[in-house]
Order: sequence, then structure tokens, then C-alpha cells
Amino acid sequence: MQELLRSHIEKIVPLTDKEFELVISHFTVADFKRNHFIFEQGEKVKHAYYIISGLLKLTYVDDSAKEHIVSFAMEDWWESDFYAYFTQTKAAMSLKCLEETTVFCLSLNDYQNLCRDMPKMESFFLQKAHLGFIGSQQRILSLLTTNARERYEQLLQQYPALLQRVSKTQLAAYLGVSRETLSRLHD
Amino acid sequence: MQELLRSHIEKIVPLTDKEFELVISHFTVADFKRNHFIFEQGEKVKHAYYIISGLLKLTYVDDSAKEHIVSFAMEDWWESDFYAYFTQTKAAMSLKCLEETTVFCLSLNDYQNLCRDMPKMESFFLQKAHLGFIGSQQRILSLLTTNARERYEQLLQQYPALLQRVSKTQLAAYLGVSRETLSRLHD
DNA sequence: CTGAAATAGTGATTAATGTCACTGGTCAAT
DNA sequence: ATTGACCAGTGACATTAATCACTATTTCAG
Repeated sequence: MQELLRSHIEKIVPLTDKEFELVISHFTVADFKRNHFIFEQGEKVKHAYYIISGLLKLTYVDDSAKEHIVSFAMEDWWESDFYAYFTQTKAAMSLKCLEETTVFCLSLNDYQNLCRDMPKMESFFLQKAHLGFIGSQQRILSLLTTNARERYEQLLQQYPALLQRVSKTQLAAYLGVSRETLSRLHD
Repeated sequence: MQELLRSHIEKIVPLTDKEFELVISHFTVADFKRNHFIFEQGEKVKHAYYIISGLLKLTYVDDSAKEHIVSFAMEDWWESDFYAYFTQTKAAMSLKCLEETTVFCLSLNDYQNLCRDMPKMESFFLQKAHLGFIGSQQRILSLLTTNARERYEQLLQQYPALLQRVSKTQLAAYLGVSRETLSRLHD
């Protein structure tokens, strides 16, 4: 299981056995059942999570109790409410398991120590942050330029496996349309 | 003018005079007139830009020739098509001056050398990348959860100065609504 | 096995927004 | 001063998507 994290990191920076030992010592493992909230809106965000297996959704529930999905996160992804994590403030979003999920947990302290003691890891996180930023910007572009149907088709093309794993209702909450509209897109 | 960049960096990491000299040696200065394209869709993206003064827009023109604004960038901001910049591929977006603008330019090579030679600067860029990612995610949330009017009000609250500097047409292209709809929001 | 909850589809209606067409105003270059 | 480009507003209408209501299936915990 640790090997998953190792090869994930080594896609960007090579590590000796010794170095990886140091890295892994900063993480803890956790396992969550389906439908479990890792954290909820208003709670403190203790960790950033690297997902070993399973599927999470990062959601925001608005005033009228409607749920919006900011992102899905699956195997080999990092997820958290990063604003709340880095600023140590209350979560604006919730992180919930759509499947039973196993993660590596990294507290902010451990993150900072790791960066301080291992410049390599700081490079790694920098790369990850860039990729996250770029991905978000593409999502913005998609929301600005395309309608419900096109976004749905883009999503299916990019993550065909997702359709097997989450309900249409969830997909609609991610795409920013009502589930009824999504249901009518075949016409 | 260099002092602007210096204090910008020092908000996150302190620098000695010597260190700042090294930093600044990686940048060049450029000045662009209103309406000048720093780069256009399909071109190579040579630099990331730190804005000293002026105002830029990062835009995408779709198949039906409609312009969408991914972001405005003003004094004290970084901007580029970061995907194209980091991967050294053709720009998917254009970067255009809405006002006469002065920038510090950083090539990818200089960026990489700077990170390699000065871990402090890597920390700095990591922070910046996190903030960029968080900002984008909040924009996504805004697009998912709010209608045209609410987005407009959010924008005015966050950047009241922007209304003085860009046309309503531009704001509409940023908010993701037609300029006519934006124009009717007073009702 | 069984009943409650979640899910998907669809018709009818309403609300929000886009599109097209036109007006008048401002500004800058000739 | 005149012209052309850009800009903001608005009426009329079309289109898209949201909402509400209902049905039928599927899933899953007890």
C-alpha cells in the first residue's frame, strides 16, 4: 500500500529507500465506510488526504439545502478543503465517501516539516499544486463555454469510469445542472 | 519598481539584498500598450508575468467567436497560460492588455533555475500556487451555486475597483452571462 | 424477505437567460 | 467638426434549464 504512495511521488521526484522512509513517517493511514463524512462544513480540517482506494466527493451545501459537488476524488488523487487546511479555519465544504475509502493522512504540521526537511517533497507539492490549479482553470473554462450536454459529454470522455461509480444525481450536482435536465439529455 | 517585486515576495519569504539580487537577475521588464496581445491562442507562451502596473485579461475565444474571460489580472498579480507555460505547448488562451501594462517576465528556464538555486523561492511559488488553486476553486463554487445577479454582486464586493476599469461587456464575459443580461440586472 | 430510501425518467409549467435588432452616447483620430 | 469604433440600454422573442409532480425501479439495512 505504501508502494502506491511511493510510485505516485516518484512519478515526479525520485526517492531513495531512506528518503521514502522519512516521507512515510509523516503520514497515517485511515479507512472510512461508504457515506462517512471525513469532515463537514464548519469543522476543522485536520489533514490533506492521498487516496489509496475508493471515491470521495467534495461538496458544498447552499442555503436552500442544495448540494453542489466541487470535485470527485479517486485513487491516486489528493483531496481536502485546501483553503481551510492551509489557513486552519473552518471548512466551507464537506468531504464525504461515495465508496469505502482508504487514505494516507497528512497533517499541516507534518506537511510543513516534510517540506522543510526535504526540498524534493516541496518540489513534488509544487508540481501537484500547479496541476490542481490548471485543472481548476479548465473546469472554469468548461463552465463558461459549454452547456449542460457538452459538459456531460466532456466528463464522460475524461472519466468514463465515473459513470459506473456514481449516480446521475451526483453527476448533475457536479456539472451544475438539475438531475432532471441531465436525465433529458438523450433527446 | 524592483521594490514592488521584492516586497511582494517578502510578504511570504524574507530575502537578503544579495538574495534579491539573484532573484531579480532572472527577470526582464516589459511594457505593453493598451490592446496589445502578450500572446495569442496557438502561440508559444514564453513567460510567466508579474504585473507591476496595468490590467490584463486572460481569454478564450470559442468556435462561435465568443470571447470568455478566464481571469482579470492586475497590479501585484501573476498571470500566464500556465498549462502552456509549464508544458511548453501552444497557448489555449490569449493574454491581452486592457490598459497600458508593465510586467516582470520570467521564462520557464529562469523559473526552474531559480527554484533549483533558491529553495526559498520554491516555497514562495508553492504558496502562490496554493492560493491560485484555492481562488479557482472558489470561482467554480460561485459558478455552480449562484446566478448572474449574485455573481455580479460578489464580484463588485470583491473587486469594487474593477467596475471603474473595465467595460460591462468585459465583466459579462468574465461572469459567464450575455452583456444584455448583465445590463438588465438593475430591475 | 421486506419496506424505506435512493434513483431514474418524464410531463407540465415557470423562470432565467440568450439572441436579435435598434437606439443613443462617448471618445478618439482625422 | 466629422466619422467610426466601442459601449450601454432596452424591447421582442426564442431557447434553455429549473421546478414541481408523479411513477416505476433498484438498493440495502433490518
